[in-house]
Amino acid sequence: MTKAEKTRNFIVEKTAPIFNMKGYAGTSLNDITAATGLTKGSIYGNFANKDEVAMAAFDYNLKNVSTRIEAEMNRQTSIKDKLLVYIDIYQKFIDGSVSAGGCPVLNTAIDADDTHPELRGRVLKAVLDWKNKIGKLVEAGIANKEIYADQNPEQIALTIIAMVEGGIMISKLTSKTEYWGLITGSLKKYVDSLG
Amino acid sequence: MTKAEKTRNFIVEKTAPIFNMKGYAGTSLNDITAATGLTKGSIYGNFANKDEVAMAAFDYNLKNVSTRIEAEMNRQTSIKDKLLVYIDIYQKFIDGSVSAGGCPVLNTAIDADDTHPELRGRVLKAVLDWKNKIGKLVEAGIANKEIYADQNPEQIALTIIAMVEGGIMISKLTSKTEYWGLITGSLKKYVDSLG
DNA sequence: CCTAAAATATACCGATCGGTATTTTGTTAT
DNA sequence: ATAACAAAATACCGATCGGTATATTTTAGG
Repeated sequence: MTKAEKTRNFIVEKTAPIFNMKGYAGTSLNDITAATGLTKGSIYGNFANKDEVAMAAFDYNLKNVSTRIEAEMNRQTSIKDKLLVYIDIYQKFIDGSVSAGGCPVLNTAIDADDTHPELRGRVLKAVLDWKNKIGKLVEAGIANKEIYADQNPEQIALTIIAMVEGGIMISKLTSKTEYWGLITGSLKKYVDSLG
Repeated sequence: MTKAEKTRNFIVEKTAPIFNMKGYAGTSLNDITAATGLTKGSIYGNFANKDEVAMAAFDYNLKNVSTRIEAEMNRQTSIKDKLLVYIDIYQKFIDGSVSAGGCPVLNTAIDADDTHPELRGRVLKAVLDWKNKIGKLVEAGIANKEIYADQNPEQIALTIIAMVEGGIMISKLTSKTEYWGLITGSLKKYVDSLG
C-alpha cells in the first residue's frame, strides 16, 4: 500500500462518520480538513472533488455494515435466525457504538434522493442488493421447508427492510432503545410466522 | 390577514417543498428568493433568519399530512380501517402528487437528527404525537372488542409507523410503486391479525 | 388625496464555500 | 548522499453563503 493509498483510506475513515451525520450538503471541506488534520491541498491531491470523498465515505460505511452482517449471519444455522441478524447488528447503529449517525443506507437515501443522482444510484444498488440477499435466503428457507411455500420472498425482503429502517429512524430520533425492542419484537413475530 | 401575514404564508408555501427535498443545509437563501420571486430584504422582513423559515416550512408540511390523514380517518368507521388510512395517504407522497420530496417526518428526522436540535425537537414531537394517536386508536379498538385485549398499543403504534416510514424510503428511492404495494400488503395483514 | 407606516427592494457586509496553482516537504531508489 | 519524484502545505481564486443597513415602493387610514 503506497503512501497515497494510506492517506486516501485515512481520509475516508475519518470523514465517513461526518458524512453519515451531516449529509452531503452539510459536510464542508473545512469539516474534512478538521477531521483529518490535513490541508485542502492534500485532500485534493487524493480526491478529485468533494463528490469523490462522499462516494468513498458511503462505500466505506456500507461495507462496514455489510461485513458485520455477513459475519454474524455465518454464525447462524437456520434461515430464520439469519433473517433476524439485522436486529442485533442495527442495535449498534442506534446506540452509536458503530458508525456514528445511524444507518448509512437510510441516511444517504433520504439525503441524496432528490439532490445527488450519483450518490442516489449507489444507495439504490445497496437496497436492491439487500432485497435480493434476503429474497434468496427466503427461497432457501422454502426449499428446506423452514418457510411456507406460499410466501413471497420479495415481499418478505421488502417488509423486513422497511421495518428495520423505519425502526432505526424512530429509535434514533427518540433515543429510546425500548422502542427498538418493541419494533424488533414485532419483526421477530413476523419472521416466526413465515413457517 | 395583513399583507405581512399573506407574504409569510406565501413564502412558507413556496419553500416548504424545497426544504422537504433538499433539507436544511441544502436549501440556500438563493433557493428561497428564487422560489418566491422575492428579495432577501423581503424574506428577512418577515422572518428573523433561515432557521425560522425552515421551522415554518416543516410545520406547514406536517400540517399538510396531518389534516389529510385526519379527514380520511373521519370517513372510516372501524378502528382497523382507520389504522390503514396511512397506506392510501402516503401513497401520494411516494408518487409526488402531494408535497414533493416524500414524507416530511422521515426527511426531517434524518436531516436534523444530528445537526439541528430545534428542528429535531419538532420532528420528535410529531413522531410521539403520531405514536400516541395510533395508541389511542388501538385502545379504543380493544375497548370495543375489535382488537384482542392482550395487544400492546404502543408496540402496534411503533410497528405501523416503522413500516410506513421504512416503506416510503424504499418506494421513493426505487421509484417502484409495486414495492409500496407489497409492503402495505404486509401491513394490512398485520393490522388484520390484531383482532 | 395625502400622509404615515408598513413592506419590499437595493446594495452591500464579512465569512465561508469548493477548488487550484505553486511551493515546500517527505520519500525512495540509485 | 543525492537526485528524482511523490505528497502535502501554503496561498490564493471567484462564487456563494447567511445576514443587514438603507433606500424605495406599496399599503392603509383619515
